[in-house]
Amino acid sequence: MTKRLKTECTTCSLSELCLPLGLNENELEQFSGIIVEKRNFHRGDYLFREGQVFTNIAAIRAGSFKGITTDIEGIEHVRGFYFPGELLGFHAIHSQRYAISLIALETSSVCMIPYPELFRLSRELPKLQEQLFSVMSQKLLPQFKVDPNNTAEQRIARLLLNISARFKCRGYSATEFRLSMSREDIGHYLGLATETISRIFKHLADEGVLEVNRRDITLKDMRRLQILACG
Amino acid sequence: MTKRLKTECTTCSLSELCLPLGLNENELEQFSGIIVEKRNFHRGDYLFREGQVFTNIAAIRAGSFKGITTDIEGIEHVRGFYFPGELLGFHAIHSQRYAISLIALETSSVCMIPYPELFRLSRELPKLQEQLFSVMSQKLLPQFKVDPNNTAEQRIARLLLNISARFKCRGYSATEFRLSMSREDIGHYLGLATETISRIFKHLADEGVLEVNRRDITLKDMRRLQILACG
DNA sequence: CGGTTGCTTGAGTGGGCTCAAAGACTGTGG
DNA sequence: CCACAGTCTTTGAGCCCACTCAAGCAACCG
Repeated sequence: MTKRLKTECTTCSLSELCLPLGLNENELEQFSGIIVEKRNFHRGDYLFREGQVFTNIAAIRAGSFKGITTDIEGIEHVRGFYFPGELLGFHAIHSQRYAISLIALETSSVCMIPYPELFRLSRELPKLQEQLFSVMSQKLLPQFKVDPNNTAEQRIARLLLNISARFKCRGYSATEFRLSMSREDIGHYLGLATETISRIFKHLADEGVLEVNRRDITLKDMRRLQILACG
Repeated sequence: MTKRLKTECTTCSLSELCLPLGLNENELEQFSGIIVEKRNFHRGDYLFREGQVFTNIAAIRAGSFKGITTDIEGIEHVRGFYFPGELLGFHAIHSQRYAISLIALETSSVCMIPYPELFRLSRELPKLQEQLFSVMSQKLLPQFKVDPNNTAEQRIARLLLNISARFKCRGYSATEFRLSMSREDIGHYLGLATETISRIFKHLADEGVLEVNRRDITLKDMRRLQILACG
């Protein structure tokens, strides 16, 4: 499933979204030295599992993942969707175990950063320590919050805008994209039935706000979508 | 509103829940040296405001706070309730501005820890750096998540159990406590109408799960409450 | 092809909301 | 000590959004 390669942060188009932000050339090389690239995650593969011992911070290079937890009754809860440039695993530093499982939604690749070495290096490179605090701090304000007061339409509009914005800042189209997750995943994430997702997509398409063909989405009227998102 | 005092972490009963965890006597003294105690927050006083420039991490010594954000339409959203021993403000390291407002729910006191000095000291004391990473990491798994799939009763049962557990680990009673927040705050937090909170409390009291007299709660049957929380 | 999985559509139900009003507690000033 | 206003909480009636259950449809794949 995995292949180890020398990773070159210097040539990575995502380095500005990632931990190397702010490091000079020499520091970047030291940082590059500790990371390992793993390739070839396919749909359904686990990046790590809930309960597994914490070893690495993971940085998504390509593809996408969903984060899930499984409750006492064995019901799967979708906690989030993750895209290139996003860092995963910081939540496990305290308990030394991952609290969520991460599952590839499509063919994906990831940089694995061994935490002990990251921690050691952060003591040597003040810039890296600063960036670590900054990145963790950023993660404390959830970029997307499912608000139970919002209607189904508002939740879906907000999710689409959120995903659109995240694609945009990675250099992809903000208006045309393929959703790598199923209607069921979206439903579990937003706290809605899959039927409701379908109905709202159809309704938004009827209103001319977007076009939808199974997982392919084209946003036609961002303005309206933003208005719908607010309510 | 505030009074500055020399603070003594060595004699603080909450130091095991707080940043000094793991520091030796000498390190603890250095840490104590950078913090400032502010007193006399009264109900409705702001600890800090959304948008305000980030200066301090705050540690609650006594009392309680609610965290709120205000959306574009001026509607207040309750983001959480905070109790003694809890650390607030880490989310602002990245943006250098607080993203939530914190409002005292009752007479409260707080230790203010200037971030620049905390950051500097963490470079000198590896144990402190480790504890900072650990504390921030811990905050990344929300201790309480409002799940829109849960019914009103489940949400309320879960909140009561969460508050009970937090009181317990601070040495207070797990079964008898006063809720410092209003029904409206609870409603906003859980995504329920205040009327629903009232009705569910009454229902739980009728069933013998708890006793409720306005803000005073006595949990009579924790087992049942746990069952109700799961559904 | 048939089997499997994921998506869409329809009909009926119910939990929690809204609207409305009454009741309980708190603080203030006479 | 009481009267009064203001705030918070409780209770009731009716309604609507999203759920559940059920079935049909579309895509994918051996």
